[in-house]
Amino acid sequence: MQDRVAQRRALLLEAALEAFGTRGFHAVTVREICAGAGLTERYFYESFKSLEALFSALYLQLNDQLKRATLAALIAANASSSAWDSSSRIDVLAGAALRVLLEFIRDDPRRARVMLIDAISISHDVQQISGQITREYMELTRRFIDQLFPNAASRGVDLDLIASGLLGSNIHIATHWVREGLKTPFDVVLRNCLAIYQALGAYWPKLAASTMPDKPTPAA
Amino acid sequence: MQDRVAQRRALLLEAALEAFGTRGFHAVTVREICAGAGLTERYFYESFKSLEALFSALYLQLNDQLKRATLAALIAANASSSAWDSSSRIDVLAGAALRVLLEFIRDDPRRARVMLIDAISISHDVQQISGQITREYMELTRRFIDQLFPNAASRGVDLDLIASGLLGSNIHIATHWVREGLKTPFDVVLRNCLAIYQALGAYWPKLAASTMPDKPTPAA
DNA sequence: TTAGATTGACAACGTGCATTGTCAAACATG
DNA sequence: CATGTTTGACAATGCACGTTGTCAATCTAA
Repeated sequence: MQDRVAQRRALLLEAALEAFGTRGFHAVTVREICAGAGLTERYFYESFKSLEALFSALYLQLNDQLKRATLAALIAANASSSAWDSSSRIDVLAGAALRVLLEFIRDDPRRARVMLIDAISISHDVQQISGQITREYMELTRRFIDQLFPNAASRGVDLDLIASGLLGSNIHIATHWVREGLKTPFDVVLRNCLAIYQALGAYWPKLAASTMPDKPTPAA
Repeated sequence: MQDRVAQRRALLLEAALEAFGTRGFHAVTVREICAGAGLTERYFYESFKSLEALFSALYLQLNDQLKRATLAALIAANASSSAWDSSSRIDVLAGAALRVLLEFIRDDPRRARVMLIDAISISHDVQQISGQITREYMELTRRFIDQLFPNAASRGVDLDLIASGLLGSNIHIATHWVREGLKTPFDVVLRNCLAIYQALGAYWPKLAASTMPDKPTPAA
């Protein structure tokens, strides 16, 4: 029966989240996954070719969940703010997306280990996937700031780099948050993540329109 | 002779930078390190207890180099700008530190793999070290922005979080830069890294003094 | 009930690696 | 020169894991 196969696959994915999300990819073996899932090794190879394949599947699954939730929140937020000024739209849109991300991590911190730490340091295959997904989020961010400030892409401002930086700030803050055991209150984390977007949003017009330092402060 | 031991240790560290920096920690074996160093396995254990110990030593070495260069650049930059306004001091100090970081990566991109990617995903021991070093850089950044804007730590602004975000933006931009083969010009990368600092610097007074959104834009 | 498929526990095999050991050649030093 | 130390190449051991195979127990369907 195919339902049985799918059910076992789901069990394996759950065990994978537990194992990879707590001990990290490289500390996990096939036997451990099977023990955690309450299955024997045979059923591992029934659904996955290797540990890497299992990790990839888990990673893609988590990412799909996050992406769906983010896009849903974004269109909902966008519907309720389409006529406001830029500053408010940053608050609403970036706030909505950041809230989804932080809730996703807070609700199950094992996801952070899988998505934010391990995914970028495993084999070439997984890094390809991770790179592709990162590029998707960068594209989302890039489009986001591009739409808010259409005149931004000038005078040495590189939207990809800014988007990469914003993404990195979110990732690092979230990772650090989890590492510290989520002891910082959720709203404080969200507020400060958002503050970076707000700061760039406020600074953007000045940045794009007027002086950008052409000699980037040679050191010493 | 102890010089001989130290020399072999240096050879091993160099081979480690090549191996870890190009293929990543988990794809590397003791034998490969020894082959790369032109030594036999015996001399590996003469200087290091395990691959992890070698990695830790390499990581600490690289970090020491970067830290020294950064501090030197900072005091040099600080000496030449002690009386200017806040905005210019951001440009000079953050610009100097960022320049050092980006040069360090550009001059040898293998360092990025070791310091920015692998160091956070290996065993617990290495993660302890990595966490400690991250905390040091966060403290540096935190002191940096704290000194520039003493009134900032108010109204829900968490300097640790902002520092973490800035650090994350640098790390992510640098990592992405290396992944893309350093094809983006150095000055463009530097300018845009710096822009995030400048944006926060410009936004800070407003942020700390006046309205910070107390309800963080509930989504949907 | 009975034949065929499915399951579960676990043994078996092969592999790749860390780690230690062997031994002869090269070397330094009295 | 002679002796003890250092070096280099590589074999030997042991372990942990991935992967496949065995076999009896259980379940399913006529």
